[in-house]
Amino acid sequence: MSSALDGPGTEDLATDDQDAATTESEGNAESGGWRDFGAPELPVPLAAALETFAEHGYHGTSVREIASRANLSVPGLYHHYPSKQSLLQGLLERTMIDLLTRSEQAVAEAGGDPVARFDAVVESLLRFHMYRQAQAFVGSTEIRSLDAAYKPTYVGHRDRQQRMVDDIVFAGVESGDFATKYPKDAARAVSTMCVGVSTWFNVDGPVAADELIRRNLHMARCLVEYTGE
Amino acid sequence: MSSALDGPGTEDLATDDQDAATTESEGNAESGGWRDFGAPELPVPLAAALETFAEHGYHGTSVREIASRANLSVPGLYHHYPSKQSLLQGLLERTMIDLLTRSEQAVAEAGGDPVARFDAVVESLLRFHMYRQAQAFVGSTEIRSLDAAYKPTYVGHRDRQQRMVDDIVFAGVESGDFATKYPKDAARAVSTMCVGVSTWFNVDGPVAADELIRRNLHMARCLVEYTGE
DNA sequence: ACCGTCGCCGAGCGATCGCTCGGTAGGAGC
DNA sequence: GCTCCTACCGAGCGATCGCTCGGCGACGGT
Repeated sequence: MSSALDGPGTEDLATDDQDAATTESEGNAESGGWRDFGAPELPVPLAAALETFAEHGYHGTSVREIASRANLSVPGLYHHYPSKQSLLQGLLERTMIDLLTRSEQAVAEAGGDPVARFDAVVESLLRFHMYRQAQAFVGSTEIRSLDAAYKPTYVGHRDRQQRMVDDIVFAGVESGDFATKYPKDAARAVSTMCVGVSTWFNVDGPVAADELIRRNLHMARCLVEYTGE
Repeated sequence: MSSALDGPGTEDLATDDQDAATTESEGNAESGGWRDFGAPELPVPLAAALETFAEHGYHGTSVREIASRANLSVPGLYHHYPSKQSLLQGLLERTMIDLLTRSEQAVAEAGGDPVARFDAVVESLLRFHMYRQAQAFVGSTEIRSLDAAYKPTYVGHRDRQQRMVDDIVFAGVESGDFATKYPKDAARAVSTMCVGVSTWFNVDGPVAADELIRRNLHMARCLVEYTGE
């Protein structure tokens, strides 16, 4: 069960890295850029892997299917990525970096007010799980398919994200803005709610994205028992 | 990709059904029984399937591994269940029936008061996702691995469960006990929070199960903006 | 004594899996 | 003109997949 996945090239994620996006930069470094979501612009093989992983899961997907969706032969696919596992890792690493960058930028922009900082993380989490729905979904469901060697790194990223929320909620309690008696549990509930968005959100649904963000932001404030408004 | 799973025997879940539990009855029909969780007492093959599905996912699990964990040969396993898919369906069907039975019982016992009914569903959901953690986890993560023929049935069960929560939240808003302006979204958030418990709960964790139930129940009330207390 | 059913298994079938070998076409460098 | 490198592919390797065939011993009925 373990020897099948850890072939050669478990450490280097991809053979190429230079031809990532075509039109838009992935990193979105400008101020306020954490709200901007264009087309994902992943390298074609990763986009193909994302589609099938989201549909059938990692183990339910064959490299032949990924190759086919990427308009590539199987050896053609292996020319760019050394293994199926590396596709998953490349995908999740990009996802996590993007999420962390955006939410850290959002919080940094928010300044020092605990409530503003809280609103910022929550909004960034919500937006990400709506506009990068598939990535976020795979990122939260395929952790167990990760190679044992990489999993700790990825879980570390997730923990860092969660700690951001924890710290902000704690700060809000300290400042008296939040009245919850269980900051840690509330922070986890907020994260769970935001992550959950990726499982049910529908872009073509009856409620607009911005409206859903408003509502869920309000509910997040309820969870930490915001004392204002 | 589709022809691999739909072999013979996709409709009948199991060859045997009579030797389910050894000591305890699964259904727990007595009054207040919805709070009682003994050992799961699944038939050995289903228990084996549950373990491996929870660990590696449906497609990441081989029938050989299930058979081995059930102390059975592969043909021995197939004597009881006609296919790997039938193991998943048997597992999820039992899980869903158990969950629905318990939560309906909880609500029925709660009487007519919307708040009492709300507390009842939420507590039953929380307990189930803590004490039947693995079942609940597989039940929420392996829907996509379900045969297309059975999936609608299962999704129907899930919808019925969700509608229970929806209706109760609506009733609470109607009666003035809950102040939320978005009952549907709040109900979904409550469900998401409860289901999420199965992904992080640890029986041996620092906080006791009953205490976690108390806290999450409180947070659920916050989500619907309970006007009392 | 004989038969049938039940619970089970060793061996192995065809299909599919992740991955690789040995190429080829085309362009850049000199 | 020759060499190298990049970007690919047809064919196929060994392993593993879900599943089945044919058979075995124990036991209950008659």
